[in-house]
Parts: sequence; C-alpha cells; structure tokens
Amino acid sequence: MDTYTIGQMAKQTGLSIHTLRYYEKEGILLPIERDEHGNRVFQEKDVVWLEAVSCLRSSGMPIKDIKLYIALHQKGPEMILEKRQVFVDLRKKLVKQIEDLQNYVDMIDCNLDYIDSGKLTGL
Amino acid sequence: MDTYTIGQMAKQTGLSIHTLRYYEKEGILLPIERDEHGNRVFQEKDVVWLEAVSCLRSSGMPIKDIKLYIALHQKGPEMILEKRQVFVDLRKKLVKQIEDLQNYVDMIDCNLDYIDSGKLTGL
DNA sequence: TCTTGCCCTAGAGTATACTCTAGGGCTTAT
DNA sequence: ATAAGCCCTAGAGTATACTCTAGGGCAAGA
Repeated sequence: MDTYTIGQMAKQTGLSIHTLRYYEKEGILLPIERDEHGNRVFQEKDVVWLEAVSCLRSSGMPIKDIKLYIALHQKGPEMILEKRQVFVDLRKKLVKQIEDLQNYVDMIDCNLDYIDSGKLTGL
Repeated sequence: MDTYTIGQMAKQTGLSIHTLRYYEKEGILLPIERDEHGNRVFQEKDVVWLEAVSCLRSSGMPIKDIKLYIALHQKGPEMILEKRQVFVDLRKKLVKQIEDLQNYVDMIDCNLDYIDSGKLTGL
C-alpha cells in the first residue's frame, strides 16, 4: 500500500504544500491520517480525491461548495442521491460556463474578422 | 446623442454603481466625460465598451490584463496589430478553458454513469 | 424649505484563496 | 554533533475584486 508525504503529494498534484494544508484546514480533503510524529500520510484515495478537488477548483467551484459535497460524502452511501444532485448541478453550471466562454470566443472571432478586413471595431 | 448617468449604466450593464466607479479608477474604461457638476456622462460607445469589459471579466480575464488592452487602444490605430494579438491570446486562453471545462463535464458524466449503474465511485 | 433621490470623493471593509513566516521537531548523512 | 532536508502549527500577510461608508452637493417636487 503506497503512501505519500505532503511533499510528494504536492509534486503529484501540482498544488503547493501550503495549499494542501490549507485545503485540509478548510475541510475539503478526506480525513488525512498521521504517523507517529504527526506527519500527514496520504494514500492513493487521497490522490484521486485531490485530483477531483483540483478539477472542481479550476472549473471555478468555490471551496465552500466543495465542502458541501464532502459533507454529503462523509454521511455515507445513503447520500448517494444528494451527491448525484451535486454532480448534476455542477454539470449544469459547467455547461453554462462553456456556453458563455464560447460566446466570447465568437465575439473575438467577429472582432478579428473586422480587424482583418481593415475596419476599426471600436474595441 | 443619447447619454447615460452612472445609475442608468449600472442598470444597462448589470454592474453596480460602485463597480463602475471602481472600473474607472482602475483605468479599464474609456475616459468618461463629466457634466458641469462633475457627474459622469456615459455615451453609447461606453455601453459597448463596458459590455466587452464585462465579457472579458466573466471569462476570467484579470483587470490588469484588460488595462493592458485599453492602454494599446488609447495609443491609437497604429496599435491594431498588437490589439489583434491580445485578441488572439485571449482566444487561445478561452479555448483552453473550454477544453478544461469540457473535461470536467466528461468526468462528471462518467461519475453519473457509475452512480446510475449502482456502483460507488469513491468521489 | 425640506425631503427625496440622484450624484460625488476618499478611503475603509469584506470575501476568497491562497502564501508565507516564525518557531520548532524528527531523521539521515558528514 | 551539526547541518540538511524533510515535517509540524498558528497566525500574519498578500492579491484580487469588489462593496460599502462617511460626508457632502445639486435639483426637483410637496
């Protein structure tokens, strides 16, 4: 059973050691075991979890919301429907975000066309 | 020639009066005229500009970067190529963001499939 | 005239998410 | 035994982007 120190985790996930400790303090990690010196001992499941959290963060999900999700998770498998709902909600948000971004891309393309046709755009 | 007060602009754009003043202070608006009492007088071009700024902000572009762009804009039409480059760079960033978000959506779909097939996902 | 409803500036306060510092402890190589 | 290289906590500091407050001005209606 592979375990990781916080430094190894930081390298694995691209997050800083500080950030990992911060995430633990904020309660968006699974409970992390400690060794006899109080050092954090991360496991494979923590890697998976952290990668997911990392995804959620980069997609703009606030830490507060991630906390809600992990709270459901901790309550056990009977929360599976609630968890499903969290995913469904997140999905909706992400799709909306993608649409918005696509609109901006279109706006930019429109502007680039203007520029390339020698017109001034006002922007 | 239509003009708008700051309050009307706020309504038009969905940004708060505070935010509009903040944006002016940060230099990401075109220079805004004032009437004889020192009140801001917004014009049609300001609406267009603000809508664009609003887009850039919601797409995650930091104010600092928007400032760079307006600096180019102020230098006049000879900066058109630099401005084009800003758009090209922004476009690249947005497309990357869209790809990332799409990946998260896929991840979620994968998780939803797991859940719906009665398996536990660990997430 | 006085209240209501706009507007103004300067600057303080808030939320979020880190990021870093101080002070200190094991363990391993020199 | 001491320096290097990990780890720890608690708490301060930073960056970004607002958001609000205090204190005040002008104009129009009751």
